[in-house]
Amino acid sequence: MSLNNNQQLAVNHESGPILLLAGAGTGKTHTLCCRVARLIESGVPAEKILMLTFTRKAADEMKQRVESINDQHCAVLGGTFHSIAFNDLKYLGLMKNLGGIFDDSAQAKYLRKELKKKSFEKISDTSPREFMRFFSLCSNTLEDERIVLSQHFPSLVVHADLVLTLSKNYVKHKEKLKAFDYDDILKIWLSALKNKESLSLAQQCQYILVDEYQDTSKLQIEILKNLCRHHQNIMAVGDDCQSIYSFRGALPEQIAHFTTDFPGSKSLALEENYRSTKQILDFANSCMIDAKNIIPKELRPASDCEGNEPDFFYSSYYKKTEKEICRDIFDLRTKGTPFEQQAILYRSSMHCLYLELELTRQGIPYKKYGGKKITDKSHVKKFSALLSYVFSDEIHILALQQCLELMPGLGIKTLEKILTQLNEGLELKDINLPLKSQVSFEQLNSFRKMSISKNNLEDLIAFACPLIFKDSEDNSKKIKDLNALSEELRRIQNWDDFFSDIILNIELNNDDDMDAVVLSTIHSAKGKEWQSVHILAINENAIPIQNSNNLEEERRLLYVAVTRAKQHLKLYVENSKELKEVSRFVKHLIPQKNPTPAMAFNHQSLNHQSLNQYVNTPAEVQELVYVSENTPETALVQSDMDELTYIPFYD
DNA sequence: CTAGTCTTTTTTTTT
DNA sequence: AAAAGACTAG
Repeated sequence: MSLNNNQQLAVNHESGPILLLAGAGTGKTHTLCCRVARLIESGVPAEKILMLTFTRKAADEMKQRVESINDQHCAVLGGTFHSIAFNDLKYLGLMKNLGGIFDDSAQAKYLRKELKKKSFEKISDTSPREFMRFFSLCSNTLEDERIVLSQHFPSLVVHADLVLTLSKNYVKHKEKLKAFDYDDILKIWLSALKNKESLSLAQQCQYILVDEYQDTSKLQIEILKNLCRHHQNIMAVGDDCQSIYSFRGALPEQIAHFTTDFPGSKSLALEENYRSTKQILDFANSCMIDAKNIIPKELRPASDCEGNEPDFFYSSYYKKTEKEICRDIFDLRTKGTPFEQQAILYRSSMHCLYLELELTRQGIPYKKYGGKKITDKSHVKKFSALLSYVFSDEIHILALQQCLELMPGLGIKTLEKILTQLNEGLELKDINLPLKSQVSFEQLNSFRKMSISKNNLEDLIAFACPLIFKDSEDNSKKIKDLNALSEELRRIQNWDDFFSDIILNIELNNDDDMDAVVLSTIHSAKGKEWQSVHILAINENAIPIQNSNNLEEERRLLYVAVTRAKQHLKLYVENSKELKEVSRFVKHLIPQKNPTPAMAFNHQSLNHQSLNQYVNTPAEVQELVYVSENTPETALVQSDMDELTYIPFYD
């Protein structure tokens, strides 16, 4: 692939800070990778180049592309801020005696418990997640807690003192356990970088490249400043129109501050789009017509790249979208677009729930990105805790806690007693466990210091299953997760590395070579592209999401989704009880068509005529989901040519 | 006090 | 749909 003028200038850039303003599909990753290649060619050792990005997927892709351009295995350092931070901190010896990582669910659990205390009564109506957002914003914006509170949580200002006490307690609690949350990893790294003694990476790296700069928070920018303070060789690439992480303290305006954050910086803009057809770009541009807080810009096609107008589909009844998508996917494939070149994007993971069922039913393979990860599932967490206790050299207190919780005969009360004893400094072996749990615990202990082998892991799973799954449901799917996890550990053969992978969100089930449709949240789709893109739920209360207090960001989210498509773009408007209105962002852009009032008919009036009102092509229709307003009961209605059958619906 | 059963709540997005 | 919470038998 050849480079255009500005791309070439960016690639040839020698030293000093430079900002690359690159719209969607303008070849920014390609430019980054070419610059790395050129630096290596000119004699810069690969390990002196650091590529930072925001999401794990983007990091993987970047590394892969750099390797393919440089043709050899190259040792360029690359990864997410968190993974680089964690590894550097490990190298600096600052992650010794780690009690564990306080992830989302651990935070929520702690806060829920804390909020039940009498002293926090007045703020106990606010959900733990709200406080988690607050803590994270404080860390990422490096602002004073009171300022963040008044700016982002005005309703809590009345109880500011309580909120700050809660925050202090949380910090103390983490300190006691020697546990860190994700933000702590970055905060600790920042202070390590500021501390002149420990400069491992800052000293090693001569060139720093940051992708998706619009998503970096104040905290991360401070880290960057410290990383490159000896040489100022930083190249940042970003697009304010694609800033979609304000909940983590990233603002679209931030990209404009690059020049002041890094004095003497140059800046370049990439404007030609090499990805999408003219029609898709026109559509993307018109989505952004009313956008605020961004540098005005227009995407223009690099060459005459014509295609079809973006297609709209209005669901006329529940579950019709799912059928339509499956049909489209098969259709596109017969016309030459493989599954893996087709993506289905959505605002929140919940929007693809029924679609997953339908894809499975119709035998369409799919890969899912974003949303809940395998390591977030509770049974996987429990099993990881057991793995940690068995295979880690150090005992992580959080993991030990979870293991004890699993022991039969150990309930809340006894557990609490044991935990206070542990906190007082008592050794585990000096604490009396109830007889019932002793047997299981000794069994667990017998696994310790064993080698990581297939047999041992299988035995451990057999031991763990009855502890993790108490009910007699079918747990085969969940057991598969456990197998996948232990398979990964066996592959890595080292608990520490495996642990890093877990906390930094590994992908399991690496069937990458399979030709499968991609299901992804819009957030996780950033930086990617597909021949064909389907976007679900172009509705009010979906995009923009319900009660959104940042409509501009919701608009940018749609923009990100739309600009993923190369050739074919189809948008699906839902028509259900929750989602009726067309999204405000496209209302003025779409061919006006009367939305059909779905689910308005009732049981009594159910006949062919009434159905025909709601169905575009009756002959095609095999199934309908029928919701009566009088009888709030969901049912499956089968429509053969002459007969309607009413079947209770259990989905 | 634990461990089952039944009921209520909960979902934006990521590391 | 899945996880947390309330309730109760033993």
